[in-house]
Amino acid sequence: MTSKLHVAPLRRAARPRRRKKPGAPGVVSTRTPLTRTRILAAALDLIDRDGLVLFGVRGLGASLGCEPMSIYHYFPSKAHLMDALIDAALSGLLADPPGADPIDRLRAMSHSYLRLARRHPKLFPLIAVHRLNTPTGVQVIEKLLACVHAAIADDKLAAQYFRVLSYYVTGAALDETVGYANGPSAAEPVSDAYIDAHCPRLAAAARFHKPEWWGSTFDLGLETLLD
Amino acid sequence: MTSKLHVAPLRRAARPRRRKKPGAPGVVSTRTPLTRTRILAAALDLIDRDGLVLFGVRGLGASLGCEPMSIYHYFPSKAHLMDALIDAALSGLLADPPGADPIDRLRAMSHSYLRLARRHPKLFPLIAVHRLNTPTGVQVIEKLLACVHAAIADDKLAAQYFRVLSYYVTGAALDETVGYANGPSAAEPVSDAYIDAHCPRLAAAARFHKPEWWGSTFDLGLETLLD
DNA sequence: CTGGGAGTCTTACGATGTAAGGTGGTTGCA
DNA sequence: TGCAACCACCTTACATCGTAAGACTCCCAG
Repeated sequence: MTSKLHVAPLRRAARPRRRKKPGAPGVVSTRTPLTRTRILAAALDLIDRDGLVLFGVRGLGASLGCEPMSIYHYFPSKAHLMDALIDAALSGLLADPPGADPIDRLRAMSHSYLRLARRHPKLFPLIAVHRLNTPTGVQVIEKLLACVHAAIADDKLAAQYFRVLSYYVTGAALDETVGYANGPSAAEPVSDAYIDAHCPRLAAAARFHKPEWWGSTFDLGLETLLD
Repeated sequence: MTSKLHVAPLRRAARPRRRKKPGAPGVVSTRTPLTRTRILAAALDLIDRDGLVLFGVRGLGASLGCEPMSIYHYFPSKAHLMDALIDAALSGLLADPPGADPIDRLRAMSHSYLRLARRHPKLFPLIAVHRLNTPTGVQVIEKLLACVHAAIADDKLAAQYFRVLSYYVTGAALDETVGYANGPSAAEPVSDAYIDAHCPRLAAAARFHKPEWWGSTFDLGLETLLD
């Protein structure tokens, strides 16, 4: 389409070679070797700290002490890296929930999902949008589904109530994470003054929408759904 | 930080001037003037067709028959444009729901929110992540809250049940939109073969997770929450 | 000694959002 | 009528992004 018109190769004048001295006997290589897990850990740290929008392969490389392209030896693309990141974050959900009563187990799993969201609020919107479409994710779903089935024998109703529960839990987790630890998501958020002036109901309800109420609100809906 | 080393200005050889002839008397300008609403309509079309990731100011300019930068005369940034887009999409929710019973009205509003998501599946994930943090958005919330309050006199319970309901509805809408009209969201989605082999419960439930069941599943949870 | 692969780095490309300023047509005021 | 101010739109350029292509440096097996 648009032809490239670069004429001169724009070569840097005299690139400085700062390679590690090959000899240096007795000195153990100070360079920690790159691995998938090390990359993932650094990526999660970076996202927890700076958020998704500032996260990129260049920053990740810098935090790992390597060049950006080295990451591509372990992940074919940034999207694959993100998949693996989500998968790693979800792996904490595989621990067997306590208790024998299926309802108790469902409650425990719902809470641990919410805890995951709270632990990684900057990452969670990505998890919510990707759904649980990773190897670990489907295992989590399988586990949840088994619990629901233990509570409701019917195949159809179990499948449907599983969905209902997961709608609720992801909705709640998303609502808690976006705009809270993330800061306002809109470029120009609605001001409190506007709300006070035009939305009496919302202004009155505002105090019950503060973080200290989130837990009891979540439980209120959860218990309603768990019958 | 990183200094720019471009030496030659890389100027294009001889830019072709294809300006509209200034004289051309009697000919009404064929150029449709740019407006905020025209830009928003074109943007929504583009996103509905091609999705969020392919959407950019260059493509939008092309579809409007103008240069990309002209858009910035009407919106200070792409993020502001997106805010306005979400706001416009939400404006359909302001229509007064039918019926007098507050529960009926809540049901109707929940359904119209879900319909909005289904009408713009590619845009919806953005709406979910931005929450309703736009002028129209808070009006919608105010309306919903008023309905809940009409059903539950108590301030605290109304605020909490409002949240519970909105958790559920956004969760459901998000689940329907991501990975459906959007295609799989992961770079390497889990294969059906893997699920068949390792997730018996999920494989058994799969037929109830098809689109034709979504409506009844949504209603099942909605009725549970509406008491 | 000599391949050959594994791991890392270099360079460069096309894409994006947008800052900065130019331009041409219209309008208000002298 | 003249002219300045303004509006709408365009041009150019730049920083930043993900990543393709390939070069370099090891280490180890033959």
